This record gives sequence, C-alpha cells and structure tokens, in this order.
Amino acid sequence: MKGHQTTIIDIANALNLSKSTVSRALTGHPNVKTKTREQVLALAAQMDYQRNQLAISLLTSQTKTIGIMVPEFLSFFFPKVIIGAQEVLAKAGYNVVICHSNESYETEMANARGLLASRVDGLLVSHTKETRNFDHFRIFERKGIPVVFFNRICEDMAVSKVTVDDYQGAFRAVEHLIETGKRWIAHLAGPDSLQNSRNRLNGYLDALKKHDLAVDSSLIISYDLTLDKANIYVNHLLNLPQPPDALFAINDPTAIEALKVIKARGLRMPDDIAVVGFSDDPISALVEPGLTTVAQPVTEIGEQAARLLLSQLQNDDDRFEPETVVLPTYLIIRGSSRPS
Amino acid sequence: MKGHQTTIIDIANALNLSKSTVSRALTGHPNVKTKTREQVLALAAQMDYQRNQLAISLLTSQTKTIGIMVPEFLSFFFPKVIIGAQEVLAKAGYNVVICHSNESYETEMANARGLLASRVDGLLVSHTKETRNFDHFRIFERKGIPVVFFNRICEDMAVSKVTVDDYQGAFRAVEHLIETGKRWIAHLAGPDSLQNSRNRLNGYLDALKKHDLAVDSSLIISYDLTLDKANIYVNHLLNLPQPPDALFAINDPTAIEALKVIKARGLRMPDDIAVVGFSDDPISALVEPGLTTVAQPVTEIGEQAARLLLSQLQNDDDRFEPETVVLPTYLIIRGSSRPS
DNA sequence: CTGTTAGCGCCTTCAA
DNA sequence: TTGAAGGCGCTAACAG
Repeated sequence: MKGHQTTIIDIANALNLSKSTVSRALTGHPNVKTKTREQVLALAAQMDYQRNQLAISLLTSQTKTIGIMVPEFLSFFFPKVIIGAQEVLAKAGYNVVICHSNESYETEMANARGLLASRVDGLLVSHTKETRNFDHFRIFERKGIPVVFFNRICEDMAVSKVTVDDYQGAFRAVEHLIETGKRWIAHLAGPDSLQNSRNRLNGYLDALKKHDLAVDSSLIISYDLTLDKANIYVNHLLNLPQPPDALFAINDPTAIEALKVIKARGLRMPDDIAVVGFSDDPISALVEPGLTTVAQPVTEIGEQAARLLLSQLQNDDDRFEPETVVLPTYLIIRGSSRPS
Repeated sequence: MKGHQTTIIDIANALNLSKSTVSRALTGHPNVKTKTREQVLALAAQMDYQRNQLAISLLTSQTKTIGIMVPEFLSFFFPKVIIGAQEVLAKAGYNVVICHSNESYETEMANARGLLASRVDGLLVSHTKETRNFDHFRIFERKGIPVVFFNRICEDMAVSKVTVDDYQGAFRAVEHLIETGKRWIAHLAGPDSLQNSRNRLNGYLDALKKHDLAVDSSLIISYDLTLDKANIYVNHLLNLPQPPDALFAINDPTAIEALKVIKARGLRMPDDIAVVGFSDDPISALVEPGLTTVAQPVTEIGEQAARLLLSQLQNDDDRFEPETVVLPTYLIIRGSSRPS
C-alpha cells in the first residue's frame, strides 16, 4: 500500500493538459483560462495533490527553511528562544527545523551535515559545550549559507551574533552580594569552552576587584554543567575550613541544586549563605527561598537572531557586514539574597 | 558571494571523468578503480563536496527524516519525549525534524503541509488542544506515510498510538486523597478535546464512585491550560461556600499554580487542602511543599513511538496492523498530600 | 492561453 | 572499469 504521490503529470493526464498548464494553474500564474484553472484546482484537491517541495528546492536551490541548532532543551531557555525566532521566521515565510545535539559534538556535526544535505537556507546556532572546532559551521559560510550564532557564540567566525551582556550581569550580581555585606563569595563557573561562561567569570572577578576583595582561587570552580557535579562541588565548598558566605552560580539549575544542598544542611539563606543564579528560569520564582537571578530577554534573543538572519538572506549581492547584538540583563532580587 | 555548491559534475570535469564514475566512487560502488576512487574522494574533500540530499530524495522518494510535531515545549514533557524518540531514530539512521505549533491549529496545519512537502518518511504527532479536525494527518495516511500519535492521540484514526494509563493514574491519585481522609475533592480538568484529559476525568469520577462519594459538578472545572486561568479557577474554588479539601489537577503546572494561590492565602497543605498533579515535572520536587503527582515514563513514550514508527517503516508490503501501547503510571507522594 | 523543451543533482540501467 | 542516457517532479523560458 505504498502510496503513489500524485504529481502534476497525473493531473495533466486526467485533464488532457500539459503539465506546464497544470503547473501554471496551481501556482496562480495569470495566463490560464479560468475554467481550466478551476478544473485543475478541483482535481488537485480531490486527488490530495501536494507540491513536492523537494523538486522545487532542487530547481530554485532554496528551501525556505531555516535550521536551528541547540545543545539542549530541557530547561526553558532554548525552547523560548526558538519560539521567538520561529515567530519572526514564520512571518517571513520560512519553516523552521530544530536540531538537538544533547551537548554532543558528534551529534552536532551529524546534524550540521544533515541540514547541509537538506539545503536549509540559513542556520541559527548555539553550539555544544564540547565544541572547540567550528569547521562544520564554516562549511555553511563558505557555501554562502548565512549562519547566526546566539547565546553560545564562536568568536573566531565573522558572522552575526546575538548575546546578552553576561559580563555586566555577573558584575551586577556579585556587586549586589557585596552590597548586602558578603565578603567571601564563591563562583560555580561553567566550562571554559563557553564564551558566556568566561564573560560571567570576568564579571565576577572585576566586581571583587572593584570592591577590593581578594580573589581566592579555591572559591572558583569551573564545571561541566551536569547537575550531579554541581551537587558535589557545592558540598565541597561548604566543607571548606572557611566556607563561602555567598555563591554566584553560572545558571539557575546550578543555583537551585545549591539551594537543595544548603537546605539539606539546615543552613539559612541568605544569612549563612546567599545564592544568585543566572537566567531567571521560571523555577526560580517557585523555589523557597526565591532565587535571586540575572534575567535576560530570552524571547528577544531568538527574535533578534532571526532578524539578523533574514536581513542577510535578503541582501544577496551587496557586501555583507556581520553584526553583533548584545542584549541587556537585569538583576531580580529574591529571598536567596535579600537581607532580612 | 552566493556560493556555488560543488556537484559531482564539477568533480567529474576537474578529473576528466564522467559523473557516473564520480557517483560510483562517492557511493562506494565496487566497480571503480582504486586509484580513481582515491582521486575522487580527495578532490571531493578538498572542494567541500556534500551530496545534495534533495536530489537523492527526489530520486529515491525517501528522505530518511522523521517529523515530530508537538504543541508546546516549554514544560519538560515534550522535550524529553523528543529526546527519547530521537535516540531510537538516530540509531536507525533517521534525522529528526521538530515542529512546534504553540497550541495553534493553524500552525499545526502549516507545519503538516511543510513536512508533507518536504516528504518526511514518517510522523510522530501530539496534536494541539484546538485540533478537532484531523484531515491534515489523514493525508499522510492516505499517501502511505506512517503516522504515530503519542500523548495526545486521535481516536478516530487507525494508526499506532502511545499513551500512558491516564485513567488508572487519575484513579489512583484520587483514591490516595480519599485514603488520607479527603471527602470533598475538586478536579481542575483539561479541555474536552484532549483524550487524555477525558480519561483523567473519568478516573477521578470512578474513584469517587467506588468510595461512595458524591460527584459535585461545581467542583469540576474544565479549562484551557493557560496558567492565568488556572489562577482564577483555584481562587474561585477556594471562595466557594464549602471549599474543597483536596484538588486533583490535570497537570503539574496547573497544580503548582494552585500551590501558589493556596500559599498566598495562608492555607496549610495538606491539612486545609491537599493537592495532586500529573506528570512529575522536575519542578514538583523543588516546590514547597513537594507536589504529589502521577509520574509517567516520559522518555519511554518517545522511544516506543519511534519503535512503532520504525517497524511500520520496515514492513512495506505486508498488511499493517496499528498497535496501541499504553504505558503505566505511578503515584509519587510528597508533602502536598502526605498526612502529617 | 497552452504545449514543448531544458534543466536542478543524483543514481541506475544499459552499452562499450 | 567507465560512459551515455534516462528520469525523479517541478518551473521557466520559448514557441505556437
């Protein structure tokens, strides 16, 4: 029962027309007799005709679909970015295809290969934490397929990028902790491979420096973002001879893992230890105490990235200038750090 | 700078071969001189050659990609299902394309049209809450493209389906509330268009009946799953002359919204009112009190759906028998209902 | 207004 | 071992 897909030829034969006429009728070309068009349209509907996008794409070498590559989508962040991007792209007549690498460099490369093979018109990318070699994205560049990075960006590629001001967000978060009287602030950092985790680390360091606080390397732990590790490191920090009086975490899941450990130990927040996260995950407002966090305009990241891609898609011949958009962050203070 | 994509003809010309030979060398056909093959392979790599999947698909009329359609992916559920499906599909050599309808029937139809046009080999679907007409999926069926429904299924289509035992899960949840002494149990139900919300409602009703408790229609509210509505309805229930002593919510986000309202009113859980959700969203373990919930094997839903699709994809000629898999659920008791 | 022709990039007979 | 030719489904000239 392998269904034969009806083609314009089937319709043409049935109506004793040439396939060109059928094609014209279907695409709304003006030069077709009204009656002919009606006949074609009627039969097409009746036969479940669907234009084969594959053939059209082969012909026009544009697929009208954009690929979005994300490293994970279990936390709210990437789904929300995608929703923003999808909205803008849909308005411009593009379909969206999402590929999920699960933080695996291998899968990311496979996905890139797949998207290249299926000839997407453009690419929105946030790479995995394992990705250090970007050749699989450079191929797109070389073929003239626009690529826009967001959130996790590749500094070495001359393409458009959308990020938030990670440095400033981190700086503000740590300064806030200092203002509430904290002096021995730990930082659970992300992997060094991610530019945003480096920026957040720098924000942390500079905030300390600005307020003449010593930087103690034993208080800075860089880790791979897997939550069981977070648990171990938080425990490690709390077991230190002089445990930190505050913790700035690379992201909200990490911070929430810290909350769990802290509560399990019967410590009080923020008196014994204050905690700040990054992203304003919806969970942050739900946990107890509420989590202080650096919010970022998530949907807007997707929208901006989509717009940059679109503008690049439009201006074909003109010389293209890569653009970098940096969106602002702002601190949301909740119970985990608000002085009582 | 519109990049010309290198084709086998480019390689053929450069090497003074015919495109057939190049094709054979590239696909690993045995009848090619080793030296020729090496030359072709070397040049292909050097020229960034990528086979055009479009052309191949046009030829073989199979794209080796599966479309997955989900109504939303902000909560953990659908992403996790997708991860499960993707794993199984990837092992079988299929790429995955995700389409997100944002609970919009229009978008769902547009996505279906897109996937049909790009000739996916199969479809995994969970429809929107607005979907009452399934013609856009029937077209796939008629064309011999296998469709498998999961989570939100269409009863009227004779295709494979994967669900969990919603009825039993709901029944067990409500019975648990009764066992802890609750007698006046409200149900915040989902829209009637969703089969699983109907099943959960039935489980609720039958549990009451089994224990000879009256069913009071004022305690049953069916709503559209938008959280601000949940807030309104929970307040409404608590303002009743005789407010409920327990609430069974259609899903965890709803239940958590209820927790917020209940806590804001200074009511105690579970003494004043107990709450049970559905799905075991990771947030459920983090809120205070912890949320009692009906857990379901989320990843397995995706895996099973993928397997059903694959088996259908494999047996081409044979008569196909649609299969329905119902996965078990189990109750996780936490503070929101555990008697103190 | 409609038909004919020529490809888009690739694989697959069929010949040589 | 290689080349030539045909065709997947469609659109876009170019003729009538």
